[in-house]
Amino acid sequence: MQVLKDELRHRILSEAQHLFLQRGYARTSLQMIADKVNISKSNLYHYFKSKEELFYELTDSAAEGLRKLIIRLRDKRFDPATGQREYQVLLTEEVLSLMLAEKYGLLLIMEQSQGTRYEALRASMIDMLAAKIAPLLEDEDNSLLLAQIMAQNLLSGTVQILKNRVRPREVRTNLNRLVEYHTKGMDALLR
Amino acid sequence: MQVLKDELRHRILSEAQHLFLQRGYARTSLQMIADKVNISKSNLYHYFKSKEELFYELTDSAAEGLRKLIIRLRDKRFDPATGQREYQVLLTEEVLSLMLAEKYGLLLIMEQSQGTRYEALRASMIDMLAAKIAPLLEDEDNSLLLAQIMAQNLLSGTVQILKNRVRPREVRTNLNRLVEYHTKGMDALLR
Amino acid sequence: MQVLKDELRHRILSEAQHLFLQRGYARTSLQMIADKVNISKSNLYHYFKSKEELFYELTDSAAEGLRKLIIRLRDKRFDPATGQREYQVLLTEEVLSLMLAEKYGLLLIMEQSQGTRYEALRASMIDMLAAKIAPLLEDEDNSLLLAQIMAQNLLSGTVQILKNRVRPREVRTNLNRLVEYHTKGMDALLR
Amino acid sequence: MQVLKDELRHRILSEAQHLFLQRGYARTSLQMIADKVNISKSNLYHYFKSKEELFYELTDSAAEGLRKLIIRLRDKRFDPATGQREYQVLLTEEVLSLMLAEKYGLLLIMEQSQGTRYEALRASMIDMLAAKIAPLLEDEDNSLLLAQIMAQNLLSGTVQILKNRVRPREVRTNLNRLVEYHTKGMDALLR
DNA sequence: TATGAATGAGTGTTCATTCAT
DNA sequence: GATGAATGAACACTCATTCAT
Repeated sequence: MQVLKDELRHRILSEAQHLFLQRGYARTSLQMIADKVNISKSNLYHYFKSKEELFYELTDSAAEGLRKLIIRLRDKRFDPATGQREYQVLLTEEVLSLMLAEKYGLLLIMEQSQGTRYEALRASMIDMLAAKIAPLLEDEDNSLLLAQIMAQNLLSGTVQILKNRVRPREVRTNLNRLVEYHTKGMDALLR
Repeated sequence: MQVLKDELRHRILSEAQHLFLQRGYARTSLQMIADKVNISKSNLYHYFKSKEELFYELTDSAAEGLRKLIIRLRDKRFDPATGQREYQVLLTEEVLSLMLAEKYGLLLIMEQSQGTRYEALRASMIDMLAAKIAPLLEDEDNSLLLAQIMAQNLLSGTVQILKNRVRPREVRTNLNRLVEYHTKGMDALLR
Repeated sequence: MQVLKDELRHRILSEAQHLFLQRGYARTSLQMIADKVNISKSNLYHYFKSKEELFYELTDSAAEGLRKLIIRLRDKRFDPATGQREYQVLLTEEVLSLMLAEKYGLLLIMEQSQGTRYEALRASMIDMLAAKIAPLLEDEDNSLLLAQIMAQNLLSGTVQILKNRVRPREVRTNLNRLVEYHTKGMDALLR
Repeated sequence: MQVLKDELRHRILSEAQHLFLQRGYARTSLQMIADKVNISKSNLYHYFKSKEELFYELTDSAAEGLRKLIIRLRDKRFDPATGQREYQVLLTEEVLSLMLAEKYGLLLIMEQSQGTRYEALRASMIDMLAAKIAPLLEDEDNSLLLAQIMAQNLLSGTVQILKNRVRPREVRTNLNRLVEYHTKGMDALLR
């Protein structure tokens, strides 16, 4: 029974994931999920205590990984000029492993979490990254803005790569190229 | 009386704009707008014939400008190596004037138009840009993906600059730096 | 001013009449009427204290005429066999003059009064007529039903003629034929 | 449970039928129906997916029967002088069985379907009948009008009989008498 | 475990009516 | 006399959630 229950639980999670990814949290109704799984709407409540909980089940561990990554990133020096190698390893390897492990959770958080507790996470991720990048730019009024843009670009580029269904090898390659792209771009703005 | 009506009309537009920008079209209810303006929900219908019309009032002219810009961009050559100057002028000057004139309309279209007739406009803008960029990259499997990422970055960077309230001068400077950033980044990926 | 006021009043009545005739009472909104007359919706309330009053203004005198006719009909003997001549004169001449005088009022009452105090008038007219006709039929269970049908047919035939825009002469002719039709039909059911 | 659901479903249909018959489709609200059945308005949507669907559940099969009857009537000759026997059988027997099977559905379609897809069915039924009758009348200006009246009378007489709760035997008798009434009446107008 | 039944709060929208000027 | 502004009640419909079995 436990097996059956678990299996159904996973099917619910799986179908919910698809729908949330396609339509977003708010525009996906429990009825749609129930229909996909071919169970009754009310039965969903035996597995998840609310629509939000169901969403968090799909995203909590990714969110946790994200928070840890954020903390690690905060502590590391981040200097594309001197520590570029380390930075690149950090960004490719650490991010890569999170991405591979939490692909869909990350996508949900980053793109489809409007209406949930994670809707601000993307923004705060960007803010953190921007805070890292800003000091590297010339100290002027708009360095924060440009840092913000770079952070966002980095993030949304990563998400874009994530969306593209490819083998880990290719993900790594693309991620490397993305980082290269951005570091070179950044270099152009730095004297 | 006309003055009063106009003033209220503007207040409605203004509050609706805020809410749409914060929460998106779908998740903003007429009740919320009415409450902010402190009028009855039904009174909104004296000023706008539907929720959609209210949104379009805030976005139509920006959408029109966007469409014209897309057409002009399609016709121009886009080669960062040789025609970089022309491209940069086009991207900074033309985009700039649209951005300055239609700031919030563009933001709404680009970020909060889900559920309206403009919800696909951002994606088609990105596709068009990507189609311009892709041929410049080496012909390999992932060039389309990378082009897509660059296009998106370019666009969201622009939007980001837009969000930042600054004087036209600074917008121009930032836009230029953004373009420089991306062209240099792109160069790094090209042999 | 009084003249102007009267003229506008008549224009309102006229446009309301058209709309009520076309669409019925319930499906005609005050906005539609105001638009046709080219005045504001609220101005209607200076001429008529409610939508219902406006309708009654268009129908009261027809309703009054109808009531009087009903009373006169009640008192007259109604025997197609012997008093056919008298009956026919009554039905053609009296009904005719009411019809000619109150054409649109009668049409409104008979066909478009749902939602007003006259919505039952058509039914009670039919009942009265049926009460006249029933005794002439054989005394059996269904004579009331047949009388009801005849009454209704007589009435709706009359309304149909009324709808047809023709000169009084033709109305009289058609009315006569209708009566002939029904008396002959009735004869067939009587010994 | 299924029993309960079915029972409630029937109660909803029954109360809706009563209200639709009394007030018509447009003037009957879901709230009225819910109140009569003593359930919440939203619960109605567990049984019928819209107000229209609820109405069609009460009328679809009658409408289907009506359409088939119309087709059969179109093909038959309709000549009261010579083919009266056949015509009478058709009108009494075929109409009779439809009437007995679809009493309330027919009433709804014929009298209370404004605002639904069946609102034109009565008029087209009358037109069809009138087109049958008109050629039999003398060729003059008003023959179409008279034919229209006869068709309408025939139809509303039938509906009237339908409204009267009686045994099939009596319905047949009444229908026969109605037909006799109209054919004799018509004869009087034909030279 | 599973479900059908049920609901309350909320959605955008319409409309007759009232009010202030 | 005329109008624009405003509103409350009602409309059909949706949805997350609860309850009884």
